[in-house]
Amino acid sequence: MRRSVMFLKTTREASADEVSKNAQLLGRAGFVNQLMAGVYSYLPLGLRVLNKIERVVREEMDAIGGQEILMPALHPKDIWETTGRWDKMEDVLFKFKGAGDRDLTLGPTHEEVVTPLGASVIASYRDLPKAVYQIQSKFRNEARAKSGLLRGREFRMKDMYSFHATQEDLDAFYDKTLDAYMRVYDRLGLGGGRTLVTYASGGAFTKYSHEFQTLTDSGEDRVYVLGDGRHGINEEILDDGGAMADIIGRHKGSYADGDEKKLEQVKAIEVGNIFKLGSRFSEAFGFKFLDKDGVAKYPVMGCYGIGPSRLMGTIAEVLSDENGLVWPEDVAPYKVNLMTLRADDAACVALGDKVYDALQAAGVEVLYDDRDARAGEKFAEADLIGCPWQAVVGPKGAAAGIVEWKNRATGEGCELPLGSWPW
RNA sequence: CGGGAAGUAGCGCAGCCUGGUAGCGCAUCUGCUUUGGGAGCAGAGGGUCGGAGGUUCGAAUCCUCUCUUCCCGACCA
Repeated sequence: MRRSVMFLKTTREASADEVSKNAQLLGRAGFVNQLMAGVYSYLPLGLRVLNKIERVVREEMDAIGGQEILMPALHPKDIWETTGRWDKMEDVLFKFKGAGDRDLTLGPTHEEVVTPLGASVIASYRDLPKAVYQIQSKFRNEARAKSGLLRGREFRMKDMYSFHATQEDLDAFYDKTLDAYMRVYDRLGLGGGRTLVTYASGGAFTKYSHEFQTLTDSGEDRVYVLGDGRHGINEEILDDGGAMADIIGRHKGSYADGDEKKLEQVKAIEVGNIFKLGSRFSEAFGFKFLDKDGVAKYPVMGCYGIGPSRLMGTIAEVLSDENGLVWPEDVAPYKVNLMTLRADDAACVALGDKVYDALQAAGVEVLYDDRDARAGEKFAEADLIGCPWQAVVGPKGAAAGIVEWKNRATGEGCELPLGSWPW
């Protein structure tokens, strides 16, 4: 993509009342544009990143047997009354009237849709297990949207739902999903101890659920790190003595009274949450299957959520530096940000065009800053946008066919002739 | 939803206290000079001062109401 024709405007200054780093950087760099509190447009650069995050999530869900579907965002009232959540989730439901004065809402989550959907396909133990997922915009009427992409009213979410004949089968799939989630964070640059598997309250059917918490001072959650540095405990269950003994014992081998008070408290962003739902929803909808023994039973379910838009904000928050964004290769909008330094220098332009063509021919995604702009402006913008590699064609090396390369994350550079790449 | 702060050009701000026809920087457009880390000079365009009501001869400025945004808290199956 040539920068000169791109739908993009970067700015030197962030909007005054954007305090959170992800909102400032993503806004300044032209990845997103705010429409109202907690609601954003994704511009070309931002959409590329969002799509790549979703691709990573999709690949990892497919790899464990998840099957992609797409459910409606628009829901009738009755399914929500069936589960009792029309009133219970009052705070977050956007409610309004449709044609014929019918009560409607926008989906903040999809158990109410997926459970009857599962029932339409599953009638026998032979139909189990099944796992379906979707990636979609979700709507929650948060009392206070805040922190840029971290807490919106409209946001992207991958939600997977699994159906099982037995608790053991659910447990096994749940563990598999947990591992898949960790692979997602690794690929997004949030692995290697940056993201903890955290024990949180489990709800009605299990002792715990698991949250995935990325460590950063800008996070709004507080978690306590267990000794292994890979697991944590959510603040909300810290006062549960039984849970403490169980969890700490599980990771340390033993538990002594008061051990939880020695844990280090850190701030983190919740970047995923997985739950065992048991038969709460299958019972609500009267969804049964016939088991081997001919007995009708309720399938047990699990649900697994991860928010691509929040992940995008988290990456911006955690991996950026003072000059701008720093994208991991798997999700960068482009692999290379190529730039010419002099639009009036024929050798520069010619070599820039050649490098651009060669990169594209090699299948490399490249953003080519071909504008008639000053060098400093191009350098600053490239750092702000944060593609993994910068390729500079300037008057110094152009005549000799030399391209200067710089790694955005490490700052390391090298000079290579046309046709050679630094990776 | 409670508390706090702020709304003036696309963005960042001054002006408000002490009422008298709205200004600066960035961005945009034109010209010239520049050209390796967000250039300089000269000129140009762009604003119902968030909205409504009120006080006044006269309101960006004073008063009332309202909307919005951001921050803290509460909330976050």
